[in-house]
Amino acid sequence: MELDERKKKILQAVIRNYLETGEPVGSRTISKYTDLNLSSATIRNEMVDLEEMGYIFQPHTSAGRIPSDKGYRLYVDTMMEEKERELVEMKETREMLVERQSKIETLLKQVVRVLAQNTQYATMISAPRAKRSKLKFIQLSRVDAHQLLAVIVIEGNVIKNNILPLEEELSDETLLRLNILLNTHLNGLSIDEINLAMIAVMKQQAGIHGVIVGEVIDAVAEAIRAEEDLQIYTSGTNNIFRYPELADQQRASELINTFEEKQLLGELLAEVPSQEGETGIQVYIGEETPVKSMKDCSVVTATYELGGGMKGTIGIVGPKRMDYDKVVRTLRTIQSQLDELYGGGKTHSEDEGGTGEHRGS
Amino acid sequence: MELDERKKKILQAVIRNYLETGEPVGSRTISKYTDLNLSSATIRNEMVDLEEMGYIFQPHTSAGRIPSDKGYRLYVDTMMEEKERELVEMKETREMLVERQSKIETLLKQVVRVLAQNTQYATMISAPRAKRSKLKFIQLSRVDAHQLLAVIVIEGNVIKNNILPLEEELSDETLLRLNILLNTHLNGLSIDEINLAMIAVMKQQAGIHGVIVGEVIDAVAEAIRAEEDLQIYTSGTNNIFRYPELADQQRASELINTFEEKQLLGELLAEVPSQEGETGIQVYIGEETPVKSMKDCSVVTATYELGGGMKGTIGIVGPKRMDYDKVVRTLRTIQSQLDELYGGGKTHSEDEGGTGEHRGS
DNA sequence: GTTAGCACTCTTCGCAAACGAGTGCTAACA
DNA sequence: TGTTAGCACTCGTTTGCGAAGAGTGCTAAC
Repeated sequence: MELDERKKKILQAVIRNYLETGEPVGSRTISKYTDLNLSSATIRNEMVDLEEMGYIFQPHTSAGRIPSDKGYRLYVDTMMEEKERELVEMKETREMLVERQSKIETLLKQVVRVLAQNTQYATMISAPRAKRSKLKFIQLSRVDAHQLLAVIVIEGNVIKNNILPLEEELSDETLLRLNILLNTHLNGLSIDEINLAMIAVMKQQAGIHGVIVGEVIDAVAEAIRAEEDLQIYTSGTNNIFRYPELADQQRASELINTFEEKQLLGELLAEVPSQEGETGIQVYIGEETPVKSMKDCSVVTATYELGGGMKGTIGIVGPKRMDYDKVVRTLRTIQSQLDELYGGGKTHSEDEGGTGEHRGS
Repeated sequence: MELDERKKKILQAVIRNYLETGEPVGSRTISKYTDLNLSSATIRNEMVDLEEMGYIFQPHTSAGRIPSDKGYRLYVDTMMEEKERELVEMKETREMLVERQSKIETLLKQVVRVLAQNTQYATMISAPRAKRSKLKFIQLSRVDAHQLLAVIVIEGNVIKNNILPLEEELSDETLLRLNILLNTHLNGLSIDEINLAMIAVMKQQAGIHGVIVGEVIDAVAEAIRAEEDLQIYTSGTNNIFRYPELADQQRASELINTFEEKQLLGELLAEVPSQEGETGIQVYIGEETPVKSMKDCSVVTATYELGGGMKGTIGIVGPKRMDYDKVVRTLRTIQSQLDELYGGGKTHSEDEGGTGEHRGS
């Protein structure tokens, strides 16, 4: 069977209507909603076809029709675009109030919060990171007689600290020598470029302080590794209660758990979708999402860039009948705002630096 | 009217029973549950008294009784202790599997997770901090020609980083001189001990590099301030769905919001209860809690110490009919385990150092 | 190909009856 | 005087059932 123009129009009408109401939509409604001037009976016949083709289904006999995942998919891929084009002028009316923040963490938190408020869906964002983290700079210094502080700066101005216990005495000159040694050998390298041979050479050159060199290198490896796993912020989790189809205890509990155990979101935010139509926006409908607890949801993700090759991903989670248009438009706006504020080749380091933090344990 | 021994026993029986079942408890149940050998009629009479005194109430006529906040309070204050003493031997059977962690953050996350799994309630923990954060050590170093890295170590080995833009040229000697200048003036000071006069003196001594000094001091102030607001981790939020009295949409949504916007939990975790019976364990029942969204919950908090005067607070949130005994015992266990692992006067700095982290923005 | 008409299916809603748990009260008892 | 048995009463919950309503599928006519 073929999906002719009329069927498309009817399908579109069904979906639009369902997006608005959340109720199964019947043939009579469509008969009036569209400009096709067809009776409900005709619509019914077409709907039988659409159901056979798998675009819509009935929750039970003698109920209206609901779009299936396949239906939503078609809508998102081909029908939504049209509507979006019509509405392109609306874009500028929106201001997101993303102000420039000195701390990236604050910025990310603000972004997810604004998005959640704006869309009324649950939102998440992964902190930006470079594809390949490289070491930029190492600085050893003595905190006091028994403690050595190792500061490790990674490309993108990510800073990690490590306090190492100090067994031996260390003169100022030795410290300086070690600093030079480490920086000349390691700067510009990524984690898998640091090999054992190199470490051996460095240890040898360090002489009796080889132990310290070893510890510092461990710290560097650890720091780069830590940088490579995602840091994720969420907001508006409780928005899921706005949508009855997600709000029942079972589902809600699972979803909330997923949002709390943020690693579970990693699958969704980690895979940088390879330049999907160059906007980096991707829509997962129902079962399509890699996170099982979201099989009754739809997820829209977008990559963003903060300049200097630092990329992260934003995600919006809502019911399958989410307002895809609005979500996509909102994400585009955010993307461009972030680009305006932080992008444009300018490296971040020219602005106020980041504030690393941690406690010794 | 007086609360005689028999009334107490009945009240206790009502509460115990309600804690288990979550259902209003009737006179017949009590008549068999207790060893008082009284008929249900007698119990009924007593219950009328208890209701008049405000310890219990009926959700509607001809339903069983439910403990009121006042009832729970009495139970927690006087009756629970007895039960606890009987069960003191159980204590050792529990192992919490809190392993020593190098990163404090990992430890805290593990603690809340273990607690949530163990108790089946929602849990939260505030990162430990000293009462008065003092500056321990400053280190300026050049990352490259245009960037200066300021590392700020605060007492308790909390480390903050800041990358500052560098307009002027800085020779190695100047850098050394600035380091010495900053450290001699600022080390050991808390935020309100750094006054304008001192800053003026330092700027003057720095000469043309006064701007940098100013910026570094701002960074120090900012770092200490940041350290002074609470960092909070949560776990098991979705446990609230286990308890029907909390699981309705309205309440659940508010609670989840509170757990997501962690600042809202600050009130609960910030106020270090002044040595309440030296265990630092505090119970808030219903309306007693300072967080309004938890007015239908009970909250138990406990302070913990990681040595070196670093203190934080753990909180457990559940329904009013939570198993207070178990929660209190669990918290004690955690307290002692943390003390064993990290406490005992040993400063943290002797162990593996913390790994600060942040991205330049 | 389109439409009107109609029987049929299912869900939802309201309502009343039956049920059950538990109470308050009274009267009798030790 | 405190305790208990008995009973009428209250009130929430469950169950069953019929009516209403929405919507479909199918057939026959246009």
